[in-house]
Amino acid sequence: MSLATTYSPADVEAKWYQCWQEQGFFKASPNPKKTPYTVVIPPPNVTGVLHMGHMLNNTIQDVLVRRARMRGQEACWVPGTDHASIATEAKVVAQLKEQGIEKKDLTREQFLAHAFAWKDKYGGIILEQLKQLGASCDWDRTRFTMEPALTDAVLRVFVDLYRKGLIYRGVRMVNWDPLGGTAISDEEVIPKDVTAKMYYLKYEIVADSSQPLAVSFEQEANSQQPAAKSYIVVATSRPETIMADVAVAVNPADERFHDLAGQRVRIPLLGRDVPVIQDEYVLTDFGTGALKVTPAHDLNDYNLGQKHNLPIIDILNDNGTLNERAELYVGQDRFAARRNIVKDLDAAGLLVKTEEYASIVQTSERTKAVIEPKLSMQWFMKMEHLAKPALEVVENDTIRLHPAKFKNTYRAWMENVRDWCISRQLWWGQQIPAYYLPDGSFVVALSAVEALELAREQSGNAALEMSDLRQDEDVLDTWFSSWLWPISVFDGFADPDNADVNYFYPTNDLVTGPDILFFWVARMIMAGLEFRQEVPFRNVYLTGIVRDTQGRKMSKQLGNSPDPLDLIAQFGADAVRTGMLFSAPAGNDLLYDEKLVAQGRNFANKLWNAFRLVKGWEVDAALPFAHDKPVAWFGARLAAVVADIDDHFEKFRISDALLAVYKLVWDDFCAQYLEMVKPAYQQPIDPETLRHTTAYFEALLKLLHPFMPFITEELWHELAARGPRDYVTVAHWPKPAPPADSAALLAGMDKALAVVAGIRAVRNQKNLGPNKPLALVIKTDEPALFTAYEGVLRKLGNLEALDFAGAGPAGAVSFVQGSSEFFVPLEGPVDTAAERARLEKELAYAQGFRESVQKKLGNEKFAANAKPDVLERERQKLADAEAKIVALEQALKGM
RNA sequence: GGGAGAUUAGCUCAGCUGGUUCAGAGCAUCUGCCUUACAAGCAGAGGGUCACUGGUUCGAACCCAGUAUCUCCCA
Repeated sequence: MSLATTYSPADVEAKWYQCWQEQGFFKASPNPKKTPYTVVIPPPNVTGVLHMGHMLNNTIQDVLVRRARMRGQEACWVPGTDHASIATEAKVVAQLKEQGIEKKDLTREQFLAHAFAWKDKYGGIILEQLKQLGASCDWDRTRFTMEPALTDAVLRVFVDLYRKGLIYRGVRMVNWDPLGGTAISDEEVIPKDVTAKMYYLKYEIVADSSQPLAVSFEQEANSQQPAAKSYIVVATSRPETIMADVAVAVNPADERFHDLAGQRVRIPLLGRDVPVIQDEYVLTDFGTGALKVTPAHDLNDYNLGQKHNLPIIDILNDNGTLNERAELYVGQDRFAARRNIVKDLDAAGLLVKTEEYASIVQTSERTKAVIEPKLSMQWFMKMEHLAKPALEVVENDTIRLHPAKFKNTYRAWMENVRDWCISRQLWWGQQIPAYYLPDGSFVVALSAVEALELAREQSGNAALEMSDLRQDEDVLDTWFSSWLWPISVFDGFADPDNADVNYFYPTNDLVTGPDILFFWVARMIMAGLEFRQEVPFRNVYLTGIVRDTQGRKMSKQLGNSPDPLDLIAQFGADAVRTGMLFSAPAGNDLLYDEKLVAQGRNFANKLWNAFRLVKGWEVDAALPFAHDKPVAWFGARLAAVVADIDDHFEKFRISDALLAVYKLVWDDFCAQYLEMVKPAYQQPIDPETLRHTTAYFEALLKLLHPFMPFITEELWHELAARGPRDYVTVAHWPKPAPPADSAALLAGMDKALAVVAGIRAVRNQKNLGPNKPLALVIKTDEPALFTAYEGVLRKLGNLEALDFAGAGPAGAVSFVQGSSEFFVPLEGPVDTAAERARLEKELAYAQGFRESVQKKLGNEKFAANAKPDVLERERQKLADAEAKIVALEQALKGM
């Protein structure tokens, strides 16, 4: 035989992927004779490259899609990318900078030209990488969130929601990303634990001639000092914002500050003074109990300021530097300004002390910059109206989350949902279709032409010209595109009644990470209900995060993430796919270990070698069917395991489904079945056995195909001559009917295999190699149990003789299975004492077991309360134990 | 600070409504084998007071309460 002993994936993968595409197997179109099965890909960033998270996520999708296809559904997996406005814009800006071009020197059109050029160059990479993984997407349907049709959908939705009163413009405290130069939504903010410094600053009390002060404001640090104080100590973590202070607040219940009400204090280093206000919001046990109020730069302070009618002083520029309103440190970055002001405060004797404390800073998910709370005019979307039905469909299981624990997380967010800030101060994205009139009012319209019409109407000024209108500078959040994805990829906005969207929507399953449950999943549900009155999908499979063996996230900085394409090159895509899935229950983080991929490769190799064995058999047409029992048994096993696998899939237990096929192939098929039927060296096989074996092999290839598409396709074609469209990719998922006597077959073979294991244990104990034929003598009341499997026993046990007798022969090692005794006669002396000790130990164990069962059965309350089937099982246990005890006792007696 | 979830073999996890073999799998470990499909393999073996403390029950890994530790979400 010329086939290599190891499987070589590199030789076959590209070939089959090309064949599948040429055959058009991945293409889907509405087909009334089939049920649709639709998955939309979570669109990766257009400029992204494949990482381990994508590998896991897309492997799972492909497994689901391939199985659905084999089950006769019209399987449609829609690929695509999103424009990732902030990340992509940042990349393009950085790239331009390298070329010496500053964004601010470009017009919007020029910048977009650069950005699209970048997208055209790098945009397709990740999708090409998915092909190497084997992803069976319908590539003709590839979409991009910023392509014209999807942009049109976004604008339509914006206009529609605006007209419904769900989108509004307003000044709010937003999360400002100074590096990205844009507002970001709450969900894009990542809190990080840090050790921060708390600075204790002296605010001088402005002398009020009528009321001399007599209270100690700083008891601890200066307790030995005279009571009269001229300053108050305020603790802050952001000393650079004191220039934006508009008040100092204390709790009215705090007796330390009673006399301060109505006083004014002077901001350190600045000449300006501010009032002391009282509010229950202030914590008495945090810092000094006195809080500086900076409405422009802190959300809580903003609310406090609104309540007390305080002014707002914004001292920061959009890029995080201080502006002229700060008066000091103008032009310096906020962190530089902090360092400098601390120095200056200290020099001026205004810094009492600094303390370290555990704090949290908010950072940008995209740029990692520390977020600056900032007041600005933004566009918002009202969420309450949309959230209610979206929560309902998850609560009532119209949409199921897998694992279900995420229902709690989902509920918590939906019940406390806040309005969505949808505007971004960027260029890469859909420009907001709002047009400002010269008088500052605005109109919202799909096109400039329509906007002009509206503007003339609204203003009553028919002379308005296009040039009088100015479109809003901002673009929409990328998620404002992505939330429409399941509808927009089927052009469901421009043409809501088209055949594709009617057939493929709602989609079936969505596979994504829990980190975007709110960003994306929740909003897609809202969009589906709002725009099609139908949920976008039925199941949401939430994957875990891929981590290294130490539980750390994969990251570029740590360098602990393997390059997926290197892995595929080294082990093969099938191995990588199975490696990812071996240890990936839904919702659990996956501790990635290359050993898992190696296990996948080993499995592929095992399959390959099983194939080599079967392929090498010569047939002798004259031979009678010699292996009815193994053939019938494996048929029963196959039916049982396929039922298990289907059940696992129903419950989205993908790892369990894989493990079930893995064991069926490796243990049942290779280790047992093939060993039972394989002819002796250079002997031919009978045609009937070969026919069954080949059919089983095909069934296994089908079951494996969703997990290992490449090797199964290769072997499918190697195993038999195939017609032009006969591929395992489009073969029918097995639905084997269990044989009528399935239970008896499975139980009978279990017994026989237990005897084989007994014989092998004897071989191991006595150091007898597998090549040495042995004899077996059985003492049993039910010889038929074993004669039916005599062939199996002889083959797997390598027996030269198998006899029944009433007593064991002398000089034999024995073991007990059920109520039967087995003797293996050995040459040479047998260590009787050791044999006796072993049997006695087994006997003591069986007796103890019998006793516990007897006790249970003897308990009146048990007999009264236990269900009949439980009672029956216990009686059976007792009977089995007693039979075993009798057999063991006789074995001992016979020694 | 509030909420959710977890804690089972060295590692990663199953264990469905409490009751079949006194807790299972994969990997890892140990022992013996290069037995003509496969050493990326074969045969066999060892390994767990199911986090802890109480409670309910004839019976608890499973139900209840508390404790500890960890993870996630929200502030």
